[in-house]
Amino acid sequence: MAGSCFAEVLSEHITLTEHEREALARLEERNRTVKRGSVLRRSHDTGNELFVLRKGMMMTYVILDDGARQILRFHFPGDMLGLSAILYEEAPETICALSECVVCPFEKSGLSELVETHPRLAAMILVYGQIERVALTDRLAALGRTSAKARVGSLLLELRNRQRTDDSGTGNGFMLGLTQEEIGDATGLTAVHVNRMLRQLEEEGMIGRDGTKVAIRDEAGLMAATNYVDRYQGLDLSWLPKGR
Amino acid sequence: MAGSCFAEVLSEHITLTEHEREALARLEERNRTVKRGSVLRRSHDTGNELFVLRKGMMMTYVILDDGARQILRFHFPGDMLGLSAILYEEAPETICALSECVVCPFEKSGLSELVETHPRLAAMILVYGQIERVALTDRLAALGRTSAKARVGSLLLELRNRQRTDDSGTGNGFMLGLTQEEIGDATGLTAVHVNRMLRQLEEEGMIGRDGTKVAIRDEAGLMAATNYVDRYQGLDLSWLPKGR
DNA sequence: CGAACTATTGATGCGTTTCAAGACGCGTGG
DNA sequence: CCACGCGTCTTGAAACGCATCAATAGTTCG
Repeated sequence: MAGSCFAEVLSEHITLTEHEREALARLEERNRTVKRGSVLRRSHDTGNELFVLRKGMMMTYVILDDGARQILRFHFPGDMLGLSAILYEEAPETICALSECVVCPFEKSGLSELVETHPRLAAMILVYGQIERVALTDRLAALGRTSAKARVGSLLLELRNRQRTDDSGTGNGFMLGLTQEEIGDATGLTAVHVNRMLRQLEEEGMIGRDGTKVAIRDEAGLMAATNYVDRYQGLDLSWLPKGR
Repeated sequence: MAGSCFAEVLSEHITLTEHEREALARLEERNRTVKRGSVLRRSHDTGNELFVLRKGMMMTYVILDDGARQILRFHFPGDMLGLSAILYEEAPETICALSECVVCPFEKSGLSELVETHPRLAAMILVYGQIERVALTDRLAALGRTSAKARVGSLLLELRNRQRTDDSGTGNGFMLGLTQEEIGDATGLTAVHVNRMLRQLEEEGMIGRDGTKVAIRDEAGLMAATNYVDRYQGLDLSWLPKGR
């Protein structure tokens, strides 16, 4: 319960100082549990809080005028949520829990203090913002220029990688925890067509399915067919300032 | 020639201190001119430099395996370019000039120093990254869930706003400086269909066209039809740390 | 055990792509 | 100065991918 989730994620890339660990732990002092389906922040709310996701899976989406939903991003433990909302008077996106989740809320002022006293942590938040930005451009390219099958396939790869469920080899698969409608709202398709694409991927031997579990059967083939790149890999952070 | 372009953009939101202005000016000491069509950084290059765009219009795009191009973002004077490339060993995107441009290249270490000595500027870079991120999610929602006509319309609104050409009232229009193929590669459409959508928008009285010039004739109507929001407006930056 | 959500499958329709051909503009070299 | 070539714009006809509509079966949860 003591350690910071965000710190754990950062530790995969840099060695944190004791001071930095303490500062991050302060952001996660408070805990809040949210149930599947409940909304952490609704679009057009005035969002004053930030969150670190400690446990579970969440998503952010927007609802357009005609009622259509576009899921923008999925979130996993260690992610910082709601950064975009503190820029604006009104939050641009809705944040919603896809499973039983635990989040740690903190104030805008907490971020401000962190930036002032720990430049390297400020740089790391900047870096994670850029990683998300690049991941978004990947999905933009997928929606703009790839087929329905490729979009569904790349989403499966992304979810598997971000969940850190190691199903390589054994092929026993992972729980994706999404309905086909949610996959559709993330990939710009209808639930019906998502269903057909999943069946096709299965018939081609790319994936296996068993109830709500999915297994990547031909990872190399799927990656080639979908242009998927794991943007959390291959980072070069040698230019960061020194830690305090 | 003295002032920093980036500083000018930031000044619209916060009052910079003398120290901050100097630090920003140092980033823009060197100038480089690039011709229309030439590439500033190619995807998979090792990108060590960052840039501030001083003059002209640029774009970033990716080319997929099948040769299709997706334009991710358009850039205007005062934008910081190439942030995403310094995270990775290989640049994820190609940056290319759409007109005669002037850019100011600087090293990764320059960013690092800036973050260390000027926390508020670090926060502002973070903020601008988030603005871009939100603008990308708007385009993601457009590609995933809106019609071809709406995508083209919202792109026209975005280009008009970011160019800061004030064609309101007079209706004499602005140069958009893009071919229909480029509009298509940004909106996930073919050049042929972009042409048809432009004609339809014209027939409906939403826009006017004269050669390569475009005028927004019914701004309210277009905005309603396209879900467009200017993400550079309505910022609340009261939580920022104090300047040094 | 029933209600509500989720998955599955088929038939039909629409929006966008693809293919094709011609017109217009623009810079270049003869 | 004109002729040529190339890129861009424009328009039509046909094909295709995905959406829509509809109906049934399966699953989850109170």
